[in-house]
Amino acid sequence: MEGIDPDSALPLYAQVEAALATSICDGKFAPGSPLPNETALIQQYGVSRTTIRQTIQNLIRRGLVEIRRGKGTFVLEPKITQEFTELSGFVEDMRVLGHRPSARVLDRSVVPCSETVARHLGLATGVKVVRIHRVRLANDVPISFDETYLAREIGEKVIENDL
Amino acid sequence: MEGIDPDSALPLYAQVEAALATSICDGKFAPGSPLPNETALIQQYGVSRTTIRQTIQNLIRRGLVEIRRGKGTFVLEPKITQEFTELSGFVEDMRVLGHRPSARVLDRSVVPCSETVARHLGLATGVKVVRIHRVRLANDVPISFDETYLAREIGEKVIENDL
DNA sequence: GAGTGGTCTAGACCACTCC
DNA sequence: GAGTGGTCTAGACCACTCT
Repeated sequence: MEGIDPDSALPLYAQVEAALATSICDGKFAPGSPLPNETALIQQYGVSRTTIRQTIQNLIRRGLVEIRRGKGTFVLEPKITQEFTELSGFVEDMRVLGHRPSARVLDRSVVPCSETVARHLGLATGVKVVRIHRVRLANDVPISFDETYLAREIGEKVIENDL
Repeated sequence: MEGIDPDSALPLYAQVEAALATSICDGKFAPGSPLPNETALIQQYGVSRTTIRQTIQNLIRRGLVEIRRGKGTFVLEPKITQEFTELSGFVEDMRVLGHRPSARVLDRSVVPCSETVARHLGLATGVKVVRIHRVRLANDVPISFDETYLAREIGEKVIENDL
């Protein structure tokens, strides 16, 4: 049934999800147009309604489709940001892989920014910025070390909100 | 059954969700402690497993609990503490503030790691790691510059999964 | 009314974690 | 092994939207 393998290590809903996501990204289902309805997907992929519904929920979470009550499930406009937010979503990435994500802040301080940082933040070199050092963990195992520079007014707002 | 009304306009999962959320906020289930398991909740509220599982999924989406595989479902620290430690998600932060988050990857390369990075990732100095440079934006305005170091095998997995 | 998704049940078998 | 959640099925009835 349409490239679905019941013996795959991947759950059925993930296989259908990948198939539909691919079709959407390929443009087989254009933005604004409806996905096939649940009954059609059930038959097309040979899985149960529960499985199809889990697939759809995941596509919604990924921002690829939305449901309109009583009307159907529709493909959303691609967000230019999406491909990158996926990468930046450490939390989501880890959860997808079945890990428990967390993070530890090692340091927060105000420092003059380097030329590189200045260029990318649209500041002058040497302007004070907030620097945060952080370790991200999955199941308490350190995965990444992270240095973040924030423009100062925003960084301070973040720190405030934190308290 | 514990204040659940099958004839309510509210779906059962929403009623159970409200009950559990209340217990969590009241401190009846303290942060770090486990929720009753699915079987117990099924009996306590007199609903099916599907319903309980939908309830839990919603609590997860609300950031109140997390599931640890094979162990159980645990109450998380209240959100404010969480912002910077648990859920350091830029994406979530910005959405809370009503901004449209995105990110731009400037560079991805494999480099020998510094002593600092090595220490935090539990590696030897000089081991090859994946370095990612990224600018994060809110409403297309650059907010932060970001340098991330990933242990190599994981970094490459991330790059693959990126599709 | 016909078509859509929303909610719900009662089962089943599997994978992971801890002992 | 026992206990946890993860996946999946095959049904059922309901609420919404459009015509």
